[in-house]
Amino acid sequence: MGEGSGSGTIRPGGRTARVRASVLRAAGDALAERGFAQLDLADVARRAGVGKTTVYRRWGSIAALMADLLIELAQESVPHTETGDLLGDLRANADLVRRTLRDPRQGALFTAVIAAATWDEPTARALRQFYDSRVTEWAPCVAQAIDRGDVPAGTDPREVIRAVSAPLYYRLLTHGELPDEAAADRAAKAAAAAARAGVFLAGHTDSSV
Amino acid sequence: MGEGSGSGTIRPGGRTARVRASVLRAAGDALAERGFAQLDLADVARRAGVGKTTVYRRWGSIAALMADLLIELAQESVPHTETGDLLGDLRANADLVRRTLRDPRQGALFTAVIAAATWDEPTARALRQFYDSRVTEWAPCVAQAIDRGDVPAGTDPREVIRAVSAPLYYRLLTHGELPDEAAADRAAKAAAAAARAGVFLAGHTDSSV
DNA sequence: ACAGTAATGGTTCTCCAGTTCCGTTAGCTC
DNA sequence: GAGCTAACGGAACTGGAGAACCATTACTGT
Repeated sequence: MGEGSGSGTIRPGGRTARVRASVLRAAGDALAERGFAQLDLADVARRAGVGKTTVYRRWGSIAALMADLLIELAQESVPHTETGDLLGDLRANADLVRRTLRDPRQGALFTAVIAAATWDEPTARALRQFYDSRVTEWAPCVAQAIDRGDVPAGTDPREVIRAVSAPLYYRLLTHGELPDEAAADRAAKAAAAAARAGVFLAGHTDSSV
Repeated sequence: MGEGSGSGTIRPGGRTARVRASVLRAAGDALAERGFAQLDLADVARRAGVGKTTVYRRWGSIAALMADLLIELAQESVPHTETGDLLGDLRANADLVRRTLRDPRQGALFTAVIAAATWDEPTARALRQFYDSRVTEWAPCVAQAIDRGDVPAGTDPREVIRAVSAPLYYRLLTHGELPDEAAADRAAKAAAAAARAGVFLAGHTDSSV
């Protein structure tokens, strides 16, 4: 019988990692400089000093490249302090989102990934995974607010965190407006007010507010 | 000197209107059946029974075609009843958004237009215009709530309406989830709670909630 | 150190989205 | 209802994105 069953050793080290890193950096540069619409894999390969064959083989599409760029970004977890105050924590979260979306490179990346995710399923998965991990990082501060009795028991922490991001992304995507401090502040306050009013109680759809 | 300055008569009637209508219908069909990524102008032209030259000349790009499709949709204003109750009105609004996004044709159109708007400025303008008119249609119900003293004076009605849509679009775009009744209900309640708490007071950024 | 083989890279080729060209059709004006 | 020309349509053309091919490079395990 055949030994080793055909699957050779994987080689993520050395050159492969170097190629991946330089392609991702080049892709980020190209995205920031020329924008999503003008992205072309051959140009990325040229900037990265890498054969375009390699880029086509390993990523295959702009969408996949964007997704990989997002995964790379997701590695660097942004630690956050907890203030012991729901509104303070949500403000910190809103401010993180605001700064992320306003950052030229990251902002362009997020709009590009969201756009690509509307037609490319792997990219959509990467995007979901990114937000799920972000939400998981931030949910504890809502859980603590529940423990303090600041927010009704049974509130879904994840839903509260998502409520903070929603208006900021919505404005960016539908109106092209980068969120400013006031918008971030409103987003945090609105989420806090809704959470305190019991809007995010899990399970049942209550008629009362 | 040249007389008439070169601008001939415009001919929007008859054939031109017919061509536009059939191309838009075909584009909507193609979008619903094959999805945004597989859209191609030649196929749209074939479906419409129209020369592809015509489609390229009059629209020139998928993005422009999507924008035109949205403008067409914006014509049919959806009249809405006013219940005399803020939450009721916001629920009606949330439900309109929910039904729009769940409708196969309209939902696909909106995600396509939002994606295209991230790189195509004319499409972005069409999108902004669409939402501005929708928001303008719905803002009065918030104004009435202010008059009734249901919501603090100085609240920005448009901001409240936008707050209803935000979480529904956010979920769709970042998680690929079509909004259900529960989500629409939460969106309406969250916006109402935040509005009543004075989160959408125009002008100043207040530290208190 | 050395064999074995992932993985890369240059080149060439293919194919089709988008353009150009020009003849034809049919609104608009008088 | 006749002429003018805006707008359409078929066909041929083209440029460049992406695939195919195979030689070359350099990780990995022994």
